[in-house]
Amino acid sequence: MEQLVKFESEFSIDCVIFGFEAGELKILLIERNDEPFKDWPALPGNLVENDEGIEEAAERILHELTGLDDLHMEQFHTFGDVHRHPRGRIITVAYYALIRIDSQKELKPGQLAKKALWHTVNDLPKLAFDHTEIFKTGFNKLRRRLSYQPIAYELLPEKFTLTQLQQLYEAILNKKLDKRNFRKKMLSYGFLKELDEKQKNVSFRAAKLYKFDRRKYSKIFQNELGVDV
Amino acid sequence: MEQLVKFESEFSIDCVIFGFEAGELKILLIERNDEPFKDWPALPGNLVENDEGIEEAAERILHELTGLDDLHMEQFHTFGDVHRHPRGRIITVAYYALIRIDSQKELKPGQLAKKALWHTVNDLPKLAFDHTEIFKTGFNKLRRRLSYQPIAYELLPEKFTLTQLQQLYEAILNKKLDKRNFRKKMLSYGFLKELDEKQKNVSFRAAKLYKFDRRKYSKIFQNELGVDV
DNA sequence: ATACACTGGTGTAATTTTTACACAATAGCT
DNA sequence: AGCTATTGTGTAAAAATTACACCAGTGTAT
Repeated sequence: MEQLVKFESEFSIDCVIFGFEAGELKILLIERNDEPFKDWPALPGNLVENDEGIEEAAERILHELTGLDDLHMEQFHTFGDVHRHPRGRIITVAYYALIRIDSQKELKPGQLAKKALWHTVNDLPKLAFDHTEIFKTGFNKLRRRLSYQPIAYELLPEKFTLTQLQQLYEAILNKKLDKRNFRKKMLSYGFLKELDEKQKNVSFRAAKLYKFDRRKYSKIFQNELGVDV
Repeated sequence: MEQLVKFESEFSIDCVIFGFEAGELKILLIERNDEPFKDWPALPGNLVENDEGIEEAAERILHELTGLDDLHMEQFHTFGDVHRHPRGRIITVAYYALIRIDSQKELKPGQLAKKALWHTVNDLPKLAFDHTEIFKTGFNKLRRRLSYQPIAYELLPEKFTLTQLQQLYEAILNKKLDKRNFRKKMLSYGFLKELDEKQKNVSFRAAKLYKFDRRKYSKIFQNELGVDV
């Protein structure tokens, strides 16, 4: 029976949950309750049930952790080194998820196994297991995908300013971009819809709000490189 | 014990093994010996042992299948739908491998579970399980990576002509490229070394041979986008 | 009300990259 | 010697990318 339990827990999902707030890119970390790595910060994750597909499992686990559904989740790598976990080989499929921190549906940390905190990606502590490596791999994938997938709009509120969009790009790519060139380029794609609305409650000139037009986006990019990516 | 065996076989590795021959991109398929999908063509693959990391397992399995070592292998996706395998949920980590078909060390089909055949990627039969989907996903990843990783040189013989290189790009990208522009671009990177040697045994003007200079390549691209990709 | 602080919004010129395109040179074969 | 097949080469136009600076609005403090 002990043997059986061991095999049941061979698989897990770990999530790098990205959020964007106050001009900074952040990820969600939990603090571990149990050994090994008790009290260490770690990526949220959980075991996969035996009768569950991994996509389902990823959605379930993320829901349990954040109370949110319908997030953009994407698998980016599977880690299965014999030594990555002290208890023996545990294979983990890593996903990243993108969430709007200022979402109406607030994140409910009470639903998390242990307290959860947002950490700026530029200043992460050492993480349990090989989670630092998992994070780095995920962050690099995110970076790459930024240029060919509409990732940014999952991290921003529905209505956003071009400055916010630019800050997000800068945070992900970790470099400064030129304001005029950035705007010219983004608008030239033709999938940003300018709204008749401006920022509220700011103590300076309010910026125009835009939203991402998914419909136009797919029309423009449907024949880019086959159907699936 | 029956239970135990069931858990032991939950994981597998499937490989999309690309090769390039006679101007065509091909993959290696086996024909299945057993039910389910007896006699169907399938991607070569095998179960992962319990005390084995997945990278190790991938190398071992590929070695058993082809007799080759030190191939460029890369994980590209993990498939774990409950219904992908009639026997229940079997998670498979998919890798692609790139091999030189005209390698000195010949492929030994005798070492394969069942006869193995090269198939042009443009004309594949229906494959067992979800292997068609796995292949497509892998092919798309290969395509993407072609533009930022020196993949092509793993598929060509050590010494190759620019025409061969172009044909390979055309096969992977599935489109015609302009000869002059292609050459200009490739040479501009500065990591192709022109040899003092020409093609032999051709009934037309022999082309210069080049080789890929891995040393220069890493020098040029080391600081492209962080260290790991 | 005026000045200040702060962010929003805009255009142009130079440079680089990408694209389109055609023909002479070479080697084997007859 | 002439035929055939493939190699190898340059230039001009178009498109994309880069670099760069100042006025316009809006709220706040005086």
